[in-house]
Amino acid sequence: MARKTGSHSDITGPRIRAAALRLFARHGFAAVSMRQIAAEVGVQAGALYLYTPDKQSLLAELMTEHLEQVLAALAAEPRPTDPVARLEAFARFHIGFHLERPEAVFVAYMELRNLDPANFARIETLRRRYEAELETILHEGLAAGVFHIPDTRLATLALIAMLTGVTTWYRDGGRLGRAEVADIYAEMARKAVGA
Amino acid sequence: MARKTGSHSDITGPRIRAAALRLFARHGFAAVSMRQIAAEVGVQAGALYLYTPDKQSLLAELMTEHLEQVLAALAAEPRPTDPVARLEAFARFHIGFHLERPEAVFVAYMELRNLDPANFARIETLRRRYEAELETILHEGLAAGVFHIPDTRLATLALIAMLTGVTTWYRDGGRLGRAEVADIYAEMARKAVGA
DNA sequence: ATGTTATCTGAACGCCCGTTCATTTCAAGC
DNA sequence: GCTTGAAATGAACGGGCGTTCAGATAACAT
Repeated sequence: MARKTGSHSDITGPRIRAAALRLFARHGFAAVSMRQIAAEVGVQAGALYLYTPDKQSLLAELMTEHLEQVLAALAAEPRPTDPVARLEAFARFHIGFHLERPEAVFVAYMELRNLDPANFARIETLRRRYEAELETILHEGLAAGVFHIPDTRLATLALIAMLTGVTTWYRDGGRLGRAEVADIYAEMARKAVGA
Repeated sequence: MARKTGSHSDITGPRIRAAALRLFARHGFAAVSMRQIAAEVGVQAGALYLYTPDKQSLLAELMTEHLEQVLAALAAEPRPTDPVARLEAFARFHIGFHLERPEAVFVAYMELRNLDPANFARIETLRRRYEAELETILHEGLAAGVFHIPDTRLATLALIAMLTGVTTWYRDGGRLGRAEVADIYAEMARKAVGA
């Protein structure tokens, strides 16, 4: 059978991406087969190729989608003028956004090695653009004399690693809620750069 | 042919582990086949099973070996009594040790999901033991009134994530040497906890 | 020189892989 | 009611997978 009821392409496409994201996050890209993804969607493996040219493009698309969403969401955030407030806002935003999408974060950070050079370069560009947002904040705070760090690039990478780390252990219903965790991390981030 | 010259089991075993570690780090556990590992060592796939009961045990052994080495190396480090000095020493040790073994770090942090529950629990215990070393330092610094953090557990996880992040970008021959990087990170770690 | 044993080969096992494609099904447009 | 074309099937392709094991080989003990 095919085409049971209604137009399916609008529905099946997102369902495939959702299933792939979940499975890639849980088992890793290489460990997940196209047949498993198809089964999760309730479709045969061949049907996936109506929505993606191949398995690796599916991964690249998930990563691109995630990073573009991060960038768009960050751009939509209010931008305090004070560097200290900006840094704290960034920390809160980063944690909040990443805790909403732990699977996408996991995949985007762990499966880079499964991308071919062209896709890798595209993804890496997006990631650098995001990092640049934080680095700009650090630069401005340094110029304003409120931050005290010997190297903005290093501080950028250190802070992002610290903030992203939350996704590896945070579980809803745990000892601390999201807001509390974000508060604590924002404070540590601020102190780490000497403000 | 078999047994070309000398006793080989002392040599082949380590060579298998080394090849497996390199390949797992580069391509991921699931993406590497036993035949690829064997080819790297210059042996047929069947020969691997003289040294490991199966593929997953090989992974578990690599992880266990790494974590036990970290713990042993940390235990052999001098232990300043001042909490601030202890924290800085820990940060320097962590970065120094991890930069020496980027492949093992990568595998130990990324391939946890490929372990069966029993192996996962063993590895997790070792990791917790390492984290506890840092948490103890934070606790003592808090008791001594030199650190100012609302939650030692969170600070532990935040600091370890920050410090471990170095392995994802550091390259020898780059703008900064290992010692300089370790210095900067140690300072950020110290400031992050308010000392 | 012979026997023993650790070490490794090479073939085989059943199974799953990513991908392609002719064919079938069915909602929608006329 | 008929045609059209999007959507999905299901079988097939060549190939690689983890693992097993009988047999071959070479270093060592006697």
